[in-house]
Amino acid sequence: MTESRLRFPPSPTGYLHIGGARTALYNWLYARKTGGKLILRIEDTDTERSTTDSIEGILDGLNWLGIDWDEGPYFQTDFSEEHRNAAETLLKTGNAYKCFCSRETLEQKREAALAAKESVGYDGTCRSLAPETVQQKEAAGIPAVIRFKVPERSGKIGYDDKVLGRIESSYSEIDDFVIVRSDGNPLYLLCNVVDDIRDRISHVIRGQDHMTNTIKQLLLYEALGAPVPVFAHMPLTLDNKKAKISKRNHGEIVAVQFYKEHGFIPWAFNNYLVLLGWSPGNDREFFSREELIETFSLERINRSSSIFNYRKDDPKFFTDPKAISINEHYLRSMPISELAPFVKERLSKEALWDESYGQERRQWFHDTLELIRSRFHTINDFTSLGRAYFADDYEIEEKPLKKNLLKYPGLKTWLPELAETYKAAEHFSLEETERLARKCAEEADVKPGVIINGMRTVVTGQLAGPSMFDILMTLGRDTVVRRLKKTPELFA
RNA sequence: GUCCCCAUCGUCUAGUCAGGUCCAGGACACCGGCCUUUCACGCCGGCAACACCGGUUCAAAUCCGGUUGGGGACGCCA
Repeated sequence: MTESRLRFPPSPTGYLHIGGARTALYNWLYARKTGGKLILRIEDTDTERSTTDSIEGILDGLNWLGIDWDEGPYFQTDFSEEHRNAAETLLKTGNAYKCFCSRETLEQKREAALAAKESVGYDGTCRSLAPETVQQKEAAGIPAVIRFKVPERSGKIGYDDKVLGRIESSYSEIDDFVIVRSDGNPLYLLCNVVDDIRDRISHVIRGQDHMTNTIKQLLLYEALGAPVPVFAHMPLTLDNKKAKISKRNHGEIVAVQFYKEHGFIPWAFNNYLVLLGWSPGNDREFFSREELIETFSLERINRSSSIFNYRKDDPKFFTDPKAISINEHYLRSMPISELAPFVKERLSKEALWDESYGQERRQWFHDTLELIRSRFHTINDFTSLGRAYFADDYEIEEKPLKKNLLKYPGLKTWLPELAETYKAAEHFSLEETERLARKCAEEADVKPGVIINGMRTVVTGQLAGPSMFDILMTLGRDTVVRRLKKTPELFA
């Protein structure tokens, strides 16, 4: 058996969005599972809309996700000659013809058909033009496109889809489609097939929105005398209003880049993405890279479309809650040594990284991450909610300030006093700091919670967090004393 | 309008091909409880679905037909 060859062919007309990422992921998984190759091919034949920024964005997105490829990136425009030759061949073999209908005429006919609620396909005006007529029109300089001549056959053409099963369509339903523009540039339907033939693609995994293209391309494979690859059409991802997700309508929320910037762990995002339209057949939801490659299969891809369940302007979830929960799962269960690099990157970006965290304070760094990670949602939370563990410029949040500090004016003096006590204490241990804090509460004649929560507010700026005395140990005596002494400033 | 695909909790889904073990299981979200000086984590519990109508069958979420609903395609975009 020959090796499987897959491809991911994005068009560089925008950033990589979750639909594209999921397609790339499925192709990648199948290639890796079967020991095959994944080819990255940039389909840039739409020169009007293609941009180099998009290419970079797509590559960057794939790299971030960890989706690697074995060949490419190839650029479709580098093979224009080949595409034109293929069109020429089709013309010669009688599988294609020149069409002189103007855009305006076509547009009018289409609109008229739509208005009359009739079928909107090409009417075949130029399908059987006499050779002389063609010559005359060419001589007159009338621009022409090249259309594929769909064979006049009865019956149906079809293929066995790995996801959907047998898919068929009547020949009579297929319009003569354009394969070369009037400016001589070949179009997607043709280029895509020519490239897939050249790249010896064995499996085409793409969205269900390509189903009608597949039928047309089947004809192209036949006319070009090439073997047809295996097709697998995956379900589309819709928004919660059941509209196809698109860059244009949904903006950055559907961009892979958005998740990178918002502190997702790349693998967690892949794990979320793969579950949108595929399941292993049991209750399992978390997979390591190797486990997913092992478990993944085309046959278990769902037939029905799934919904990317984000609510715009949801105060609680900035994207699909399921995606966040999967990220949280990885955040709190992955080995600290694997989490650390992600946090390091984020801290570095905010100029909070200290080289010692990777050297003599490495253990401290890891212990701290262990202490605080259970209540975080993303990597970004380490520099926002968790800022007080790495810097002094953390923000004192409004809510705890009012509720746990300003409400008890006595704290203005109690906390600095406790700071002195801590400074003078023989041991700055878990037990001792707690004992002294409780003693402080006793002397002030308040509940220990008042002292503890007040301290939490001053020392971390947060309403909630890990056990107070664990925090104290993590921060260290000097920092704690310094911060507690500044308590009066917060009453100003 | 034509063609194609799809249809289980709010969402992601298991179960459908080989009908009975499914008055439908898991996860997220939500609600309640336990734990806890706080908040999370964790644990326990709860809410919540087979779109509808017929047919086949001793038996249908599962097979068949229809209806409805949703989506996609119909471009000199990819």
